[in-house]
Amino acid sequence: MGFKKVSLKDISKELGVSQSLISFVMNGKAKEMRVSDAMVEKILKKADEMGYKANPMAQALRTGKSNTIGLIVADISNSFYSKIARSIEDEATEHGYHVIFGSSDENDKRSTELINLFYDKKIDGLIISPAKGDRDNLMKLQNSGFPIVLIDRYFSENESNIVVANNLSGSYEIVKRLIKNGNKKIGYITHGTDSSVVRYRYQGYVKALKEFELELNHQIIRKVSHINNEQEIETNVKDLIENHDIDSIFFFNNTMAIEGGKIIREYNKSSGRNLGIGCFDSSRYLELLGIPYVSAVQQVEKLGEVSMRLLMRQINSTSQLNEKKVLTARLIDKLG
Amino acid sequence: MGFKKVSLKDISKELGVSQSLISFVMNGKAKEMRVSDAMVEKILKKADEMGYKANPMAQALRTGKSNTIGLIVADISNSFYSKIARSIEDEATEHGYHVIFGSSDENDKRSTELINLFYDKKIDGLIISPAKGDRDNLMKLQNSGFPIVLIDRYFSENESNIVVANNLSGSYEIVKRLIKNGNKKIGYITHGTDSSVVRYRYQGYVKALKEFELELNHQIIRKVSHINNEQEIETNVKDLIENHDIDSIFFFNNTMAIEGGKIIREYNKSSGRNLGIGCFDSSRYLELLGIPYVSAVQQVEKLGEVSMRLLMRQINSTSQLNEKKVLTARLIDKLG
DNA sequence: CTGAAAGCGCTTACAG
DNA sequence: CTGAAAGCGCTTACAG
Repeated sequence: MGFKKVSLKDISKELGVSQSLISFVMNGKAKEMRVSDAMVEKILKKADEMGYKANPMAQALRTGKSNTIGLIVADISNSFYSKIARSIEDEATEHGYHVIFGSSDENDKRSTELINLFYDKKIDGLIISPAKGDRDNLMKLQNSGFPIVLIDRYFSENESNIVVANNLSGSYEIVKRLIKNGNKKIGYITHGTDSSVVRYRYQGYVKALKEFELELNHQIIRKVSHINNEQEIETNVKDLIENHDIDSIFFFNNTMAIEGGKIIREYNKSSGRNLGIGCFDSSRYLELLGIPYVSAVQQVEKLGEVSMRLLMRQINSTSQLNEKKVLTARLIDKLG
Repeated sequence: MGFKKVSLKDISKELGVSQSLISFVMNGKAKEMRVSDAMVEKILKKADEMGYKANPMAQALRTGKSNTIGLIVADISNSFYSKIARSIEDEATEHGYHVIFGSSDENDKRSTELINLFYDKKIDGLIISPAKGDRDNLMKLQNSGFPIVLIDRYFSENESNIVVANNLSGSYEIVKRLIKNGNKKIGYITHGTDSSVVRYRYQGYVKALKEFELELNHQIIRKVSHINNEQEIETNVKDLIENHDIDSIFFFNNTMAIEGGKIIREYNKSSGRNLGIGCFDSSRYLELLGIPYVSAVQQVEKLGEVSMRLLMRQINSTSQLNEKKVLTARLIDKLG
């Protein structure tokens, strides 16, 4: 650890050569600048001896590159996002980048604030799972040439650099399995807020019903809050079972499925029936419920990896890329 | 968003006053420097008009403060750590700080690397859940005056600035409940690696047994890896049940408890018995198992909050603090 | 009350 | 091949 803070100037004095020379050598530009091998040797040795470490703040100020990227998600403590964070971290490390993170809680104001804060802090790029109100801000930034990658969701087909799951076909596959398994009246419990994810998963549900000529019944489609929704889910699931005679439920995601699944487990026990469920994403705890289920598991690690790689390409590109990567969710069928 | 990058010099030119004056005003030192109210007014107005944002890289270079702290944990995708990360983030935001994070995977080499990387990047302080080999490195850094807070575990009573759970008394309470509930042969499944956490939880187990004059039987204490340990846990739990006639098991943590609990649930079903378990930490999924349990839940959010506050105090202090904060885990008794 | 100047530690044209 | 110098955008003694 260099507590002494050796600078280029220190080495320069020690060696009696100019700072520029040392800088070139330390940055691997010796060849390019045709520095003599002997000099390179001498400089590297001395630098190592003195424990020289370039000051990143000075480099950043001079070059305008901080080697730091920002990650903004709804909530880093949510395991979906923390897994993404981990894979982004791993990929960032590969490229010599660091990651600062922020949680927006899906709150427009906070999200905007974070974007601006991170931007002003001179991050080299941003990976973000945007809140609804971020659209204009993000597009303005992108148009100004700032590297951004949207993950998990986006606003319309107009945005650039998107990495998402196959929400439509994934949920289509889930519902199709439920149907093939003999279910004819499949409820849907989804989020009340609008987003590309919400929209596409709904479309997948509709598509499957249509294909098998089942009725699209809005009475058995329920919208709940995206946070602290345990009570809502319980109420809705009970209502669907007791008053609407559904034979299966498709849940928007795994946490909702686990919450609703608890109710269904109790119902199955007391009724002797064996209702199953479907949901997007899975969890090792879903199987703890012991009820039949089918889920489409996102490749979360890949989502992080792919988005970080795309961001790196955007950072190193002079032109605005326009990529959309759709990652296929893997189907797990435990309907039995 | 200021895409144009206005600098102090720009405002200075525009207004015909010196940069220093503007700097003072922007940093709220107007009063201290006795700048005239009219001037303050004029400068603030112009700065706002031009969309001035101080360049953090320049500030950092000049002042040596980056307003960024580092967070190093075993794995940010582990929900225990991601919850801590979130509460640290929230507290950091309060103080105008950003957080960069890194996952060490409990790997000494990686952890050292991360510490050095973050240190060299000029973070203002570090919150770390250390790996075994970090001891010397961390103490050296602390002695050199670098602000560090250890969370979750530490090495000996010699380290400074520690925030941990009451591991000993927490696990003592858990085992005591198990005993009071009528259990006399309580197995223990713990981690194979040594750390303060492992040590203290074991001591709590021993203390409770002693107090109630139960035998400390090393045959029913099992050590497993701290990662990918599903198979080991399964094997050990089965062995404890089948060959050692235990009537309860105390698990080192919640994830291990859930894994082992699955086996116990099956056993309970087939045997008609109703074995219960104990464990440190809980999870909303533990109850999904439907077996009796008692757990001591750490105040994870508080852990992050307290550690960040302590770090802030250390950053703003000229002398080395030496605080140890022990957070009490809350007991949840579902033994029935 | 206000201005001119140094300096944080780099990188990179510009000269030679 | 190598050196001297400018400049990134700040903050902060130092003068007046």
